[in-house]
Amino acid sequence: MPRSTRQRSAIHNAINHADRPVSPTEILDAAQADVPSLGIATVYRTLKLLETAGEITPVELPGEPPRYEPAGKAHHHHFHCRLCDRVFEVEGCPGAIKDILPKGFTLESHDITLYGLCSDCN
Amino acid sequence: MPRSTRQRSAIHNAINHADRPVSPTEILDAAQADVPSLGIATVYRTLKLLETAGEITPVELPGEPPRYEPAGKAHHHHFHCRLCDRVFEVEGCPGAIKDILPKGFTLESHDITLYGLCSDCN
DNA sequence: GTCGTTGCAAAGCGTTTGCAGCCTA
DNA sequence: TAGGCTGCAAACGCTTTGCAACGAC
Repeated sequence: MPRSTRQRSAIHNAINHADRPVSPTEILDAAQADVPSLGIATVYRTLKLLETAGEITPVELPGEPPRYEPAGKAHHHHFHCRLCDRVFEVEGCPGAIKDILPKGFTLESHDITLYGLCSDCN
Repeated sequence: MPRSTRQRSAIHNAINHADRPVSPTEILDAAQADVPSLGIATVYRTLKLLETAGEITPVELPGEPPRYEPAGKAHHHHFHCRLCDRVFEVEGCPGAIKDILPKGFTLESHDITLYGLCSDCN
């Protein structure tokens, strides 16, 4: 069973208090407000731990380094704003994904990324 | 104006003769059949050149290094096999993407990635 | 006191770049 | 012949790992 340390709660907090998926560097910056000596290696190790424990989910966007968000959200996708570069959650899903699946292939999951302008940038 | 060299045609061929998006390493392996002395640096330099010239398109999948395919194809998406790690083209598109767009947002494009088992691995 | 955890630095890994020699035009 | 092109090796940025000191329990 993992131990409770200042580093880990700081990292956990940084992810849960963000209103959008955050990168390891952003997590480091935010968590260093609580634990100034925190190193990036600890952030990566803790992220792997939290992911294995099912507490966070990696958000992988095409051509982007991974971001992280709290786990347990309903099925959703992401919108990447071309201007401000922020990533937003998008509820729902066009349910016709399997219609385009080639014959002989088995579909297990899917990712959809939307691109354009968010409401702020519009 | 770029010069015509054995290296460049070997790289160009490797991409055009593949029936799926290929990674820089796969391109290197294939092109070395024509030019054994070919180095990975030349592959990367040529890829950038071909992309700028509009002859190839990068295929960016979540959490994956970029792959490349010939440009000019019709709108399509990609299937990533969980076992063999290869990427396949998927024709068509579930046309209801904009139904899930949040209010105030403008949709410019989208990426869909399917995951599962390809016909070979199935 | 144990042993999991941390920070630092070094090592990986894929990609880029500097440089001297090569080759197309 | 000139200047773009290539291969090698070193440099890079991000992520992972080895190791000795630290600290939760």
